[in-house]
Amino acid sequence: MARTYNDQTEQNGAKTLSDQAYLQLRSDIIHGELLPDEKLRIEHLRGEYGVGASPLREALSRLTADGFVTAEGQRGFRVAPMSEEDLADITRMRILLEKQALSQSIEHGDDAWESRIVATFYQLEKVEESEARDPAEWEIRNHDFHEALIAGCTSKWLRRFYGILYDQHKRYRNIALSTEIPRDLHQEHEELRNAALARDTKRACDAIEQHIMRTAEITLKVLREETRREQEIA
Amino acid sequence: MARTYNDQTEQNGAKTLSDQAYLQLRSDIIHGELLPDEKLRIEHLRGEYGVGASPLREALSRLTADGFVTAEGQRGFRVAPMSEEDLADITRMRILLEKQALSQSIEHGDDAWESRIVATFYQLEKVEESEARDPAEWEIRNHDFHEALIAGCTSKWLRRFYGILYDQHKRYRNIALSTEIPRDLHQEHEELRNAALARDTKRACDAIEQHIMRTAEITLKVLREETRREQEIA
DNA sequence: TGCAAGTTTTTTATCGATATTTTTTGTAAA
DNA sequence: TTTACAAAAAATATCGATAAAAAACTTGCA
Repeated sequence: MARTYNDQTEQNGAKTLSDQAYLQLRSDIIHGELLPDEKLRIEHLRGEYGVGASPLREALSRLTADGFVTAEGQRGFRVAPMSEEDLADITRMRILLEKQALSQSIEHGDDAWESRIVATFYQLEKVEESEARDPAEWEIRNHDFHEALIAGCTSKWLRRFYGILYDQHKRYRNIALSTEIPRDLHQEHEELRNAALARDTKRACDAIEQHIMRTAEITLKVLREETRREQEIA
Repeated sequence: MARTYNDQTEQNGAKTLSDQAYLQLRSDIIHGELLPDEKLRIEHLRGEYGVGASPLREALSRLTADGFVTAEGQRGFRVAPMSEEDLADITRMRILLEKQALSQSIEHGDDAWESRIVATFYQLEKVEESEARDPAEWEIRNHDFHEALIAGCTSKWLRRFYGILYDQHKRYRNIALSTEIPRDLHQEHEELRNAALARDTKRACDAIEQHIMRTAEITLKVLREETRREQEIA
């Protein structure tokens, strides 16, 4: 009986309360529910997330190692800050790692790898072309497509670091999501797909670099506007 | 009074018991005191490290995010396994990141950066030439030299990832430390120093790649021997 | 008013206790 | 013997309580 209750309440692959708290906090930070520099008071979070102090502290410890949260001595936890420099840093690193992952992927990818790229691209295409663009839907499809591209990469560490950077970047992208995406994303994705399927490493790397750079530029622009607006208020 | 006691017992910058446990566990894993795949029982560790369950669990959570510990759903923690594939993976990634960090460093490094390279190289040289090579001393000097080389790199994320990989690699290097280092490390380090000071990015990157590759090759050889020996026993 | 020392309140970090889950051990049937 | 099952033991994950630290708030004095 208790098992049934647990099965219903646990989300994703969260087997412990600590995992649940970790995933929820992570998601809330990425999606801007928890704002940069915001103080994360254990007592407050307890009520918010419905778990005790121990699992919360464990979750926050992990998020600290991931760079989503900062922890200072006896002064508790905060949501990690955001800055233009950090975005530039993440962008540069993401380009480096995603190019590497893509190269390895093109080298080792088999038929299943190709199929997955075709399939995820098609799904992404559908969302991009639809009138009512659901940002959440697009986010998932976009992630699936990028994952498919680097699925042939066998490096555990490259995947780990890339995953962290993707989500870090996603946090920046999310705060800039309000503005409509003006550029022709579809064309960029198509070029990426074709280059990968043609096993043209150089072309694919150039495409991914351009793609990440443009996304980052737009995000940076929105971030600057928001920063300016905040300063005007203060 | 209590403060004085704390000041004496706390090591490094560890402001909390959790930090202490984190640093000690990390060090013990890197230095092989805790063996790969070894079960980390909270109750046992409590006695060993003299802290309660909560700080230990927090420390283990962080180490999990760092990749030094694995955690499985209601089944506790283990020291992360070691394998030839993992070593190869770490090596490849380290080359990628250290080359990048070195490039940025050569580009942005100032006079202080140059001075630090010269100084740390000199200290490393001293240890390498001395008759009684203290591995612990060498380890520190080697780390200082490599840190100095990439000190000009401004990327927070690059430093973070590089730091993790350096320590992961160090774990592999430590288990292979018993064997005497036969190659001419000094020459490799000198080439590295000269190339960096000459601001020759290409040459420095080649040097660092060779350097890391050779270290990894020797480590791999010892790791293979140990694996074989273990299998013979079993 | 401005500042500084002392006091209260809040918050954090940690411990001990408990319920739940996993592993081990023991026992009987195939 | 081996296998299957049940009971016991061990270990984990979690909670509530407490001690220690930091922040906020007085209050006294120049």
